[in-house]
Amino acid sequence: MNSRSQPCCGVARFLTILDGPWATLIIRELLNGPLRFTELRKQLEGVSAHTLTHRLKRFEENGIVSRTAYAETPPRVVYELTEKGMELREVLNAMRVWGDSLESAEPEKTVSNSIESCPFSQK
Amino acid sequence: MNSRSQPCCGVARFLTILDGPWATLIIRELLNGPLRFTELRKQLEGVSAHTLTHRLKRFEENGIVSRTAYAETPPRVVYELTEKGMELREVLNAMRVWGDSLESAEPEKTVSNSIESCPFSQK
DNA sequence: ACCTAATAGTTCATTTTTTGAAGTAATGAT
DNA sequence: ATCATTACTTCAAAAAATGAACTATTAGGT
Repeated sequence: MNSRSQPCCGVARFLTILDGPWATLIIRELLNGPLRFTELRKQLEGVSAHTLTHRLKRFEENGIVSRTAYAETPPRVVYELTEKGMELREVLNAMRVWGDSLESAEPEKTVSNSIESCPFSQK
Repeated sequence: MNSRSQPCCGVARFLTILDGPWATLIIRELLNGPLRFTELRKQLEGVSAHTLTHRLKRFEENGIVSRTAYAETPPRVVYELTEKGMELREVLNAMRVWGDSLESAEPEKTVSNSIESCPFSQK
């Protein structure tokens, strides 16, 4: 997309870090608490290991996710949002509010308002 | 990514519509008012016509942008956010707040807090 | 001792996207 | 008649994502 240096616009900065498929959904999952690599894969049906690895690496480099590896066999690696990462909750909440508001317009079917409707706690 | 049907999670819905490079930045530009195709291209340095066309088509299909073509020569086509599209301002604001908050951590240089720092008005 | 299972990746070939450059139709101005 | 302008479309090349297979390590079962 743009160039190498950090963009000056906050929106663009956000987009630089949370770019690409699955990025934001990974954050959504981690907002519910730390997860292992495999747990993330299971919850995000369809992510390839490759993409997941890349996203997590970028998140780590940007200080929004921490990675803790336990020297066990089989290995155990736990990913967790940092404070900076936790602050993304507000952004995801805004997305959720907007996304949920679309339902009313679609006549097809009112989406179930089950507890599962959005898989991260609002506060 | 996932399947064809609308995702039940608001976050995922948002991401389905605002997916891919430039998508959110296009909205950012349109939050300042209607723009022609060429004006968008000029302001988003680096978008290809191809990508811009595709994004705008998707936005139109999802009712967040309206397209008005004037039968002139050379043609004039104006893109404008619908009410639904305007409501994205809150999401972009949340992104901007988060993105701007990153500066403090980076010791390199305090980013100029010029009027241009984020190219859409906050309210 | 041997075999199996499990985790967190990596590697690689295939498919999908994005890019960048070039082309197109229409017509008012020069 | 030629040129310029706009909003695209088309096409080849580059970049990214996917899906499947593979790897190192070692605890546990037989």
